[in-house]
Amino acid sequence: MYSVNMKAEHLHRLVWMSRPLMQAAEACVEAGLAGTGLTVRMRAVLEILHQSGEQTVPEIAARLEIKRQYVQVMCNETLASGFVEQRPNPRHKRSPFLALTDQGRSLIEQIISKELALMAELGADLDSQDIARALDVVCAVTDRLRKQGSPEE
Amino acid sequence: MYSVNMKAEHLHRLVWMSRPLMQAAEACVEAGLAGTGLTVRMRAVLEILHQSGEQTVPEIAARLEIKRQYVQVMCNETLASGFVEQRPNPRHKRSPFLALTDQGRSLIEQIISKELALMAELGADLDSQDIARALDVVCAVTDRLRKQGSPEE
DNA sequence: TTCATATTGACACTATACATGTCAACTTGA
DNA sequence: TCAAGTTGACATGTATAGTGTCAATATGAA
Repeated sequence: MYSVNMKAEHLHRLVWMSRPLMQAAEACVEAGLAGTGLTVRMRAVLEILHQSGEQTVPEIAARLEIKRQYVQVMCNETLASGFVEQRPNPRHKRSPFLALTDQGRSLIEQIISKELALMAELGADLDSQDIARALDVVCAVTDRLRKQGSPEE
Repeated sequence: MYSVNMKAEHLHRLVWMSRPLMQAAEACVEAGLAGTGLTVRMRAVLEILHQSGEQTVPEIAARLEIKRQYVQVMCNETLASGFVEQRPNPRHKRSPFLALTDQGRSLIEQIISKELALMAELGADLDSQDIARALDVVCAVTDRLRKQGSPEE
């Protein structure tokens, strides 16, 4: 019963670390973006297109779990940057695919590898297993909190 | 060289989970606050006063790492709720201490214990050690990202 | 004791990151 | 072919926080 309380307390603190972690991470990402002409949200679009290939705006919105209308704005900005271009979508003529240009692909790859290098540096003295399990724990907790927050059955 | 990349990748994903985790957590906290008349930010004020005792607004701002002017607004709201009251501050006459009222103390204790119960439930099948280490990893990474983001030397 | 400097509370304004609502144009599928 | 759905565009709303400024006051060093 002692360790049960400790466990819940640790979990509670872990959950509440999400905000400071996010803020620190965003500040770093932003710093890393300096000079590229990208904003954090444009980076998010590039990353999704890099991970999952060409997609329509509504598909990107679904993946990011934010509203279509806002993603539309993000994507329009990104299109204007020249790192992304439209391609015909045979399944829907009004909703073209967005795809990375060569420039965009090279940029996002460079950004991500820079970020990974930073991660390698920051995590140098951390245990690989611990990190892998931390990821599992965080994913599990996030999932369950989501179900808790909006029970859809 | 293989595991080094895996490690960085896991860390990268862990860091990027911070936003979904935070959003899920906030939704849950908000749901748990329903009926209390508290908002998430009022809860934050109560929690700090509960953890660290009576403090002035600028002290709370320093602890939350958000701007004094915004914390002032949060605290004014919280004061209006009756869960917090002003007490004379011998060190500074214009800046009274804020302290929990009995009602406020009982409310925040009730809220936190409810949250801890939820954590215990969500973490039931997670390993205690893993959670403790996940917390350590997240704290370490947050610290280092902060130093990275704003190198002050 | 006095006075320059700092702190505090209050208020106004701005910015960001979304949500919401609406609409017309178009597409799809029955 | 036509009703129903999808998409892009735009306008507006809201929550969270940052910034700037000011007057009142407090503090601490001379």
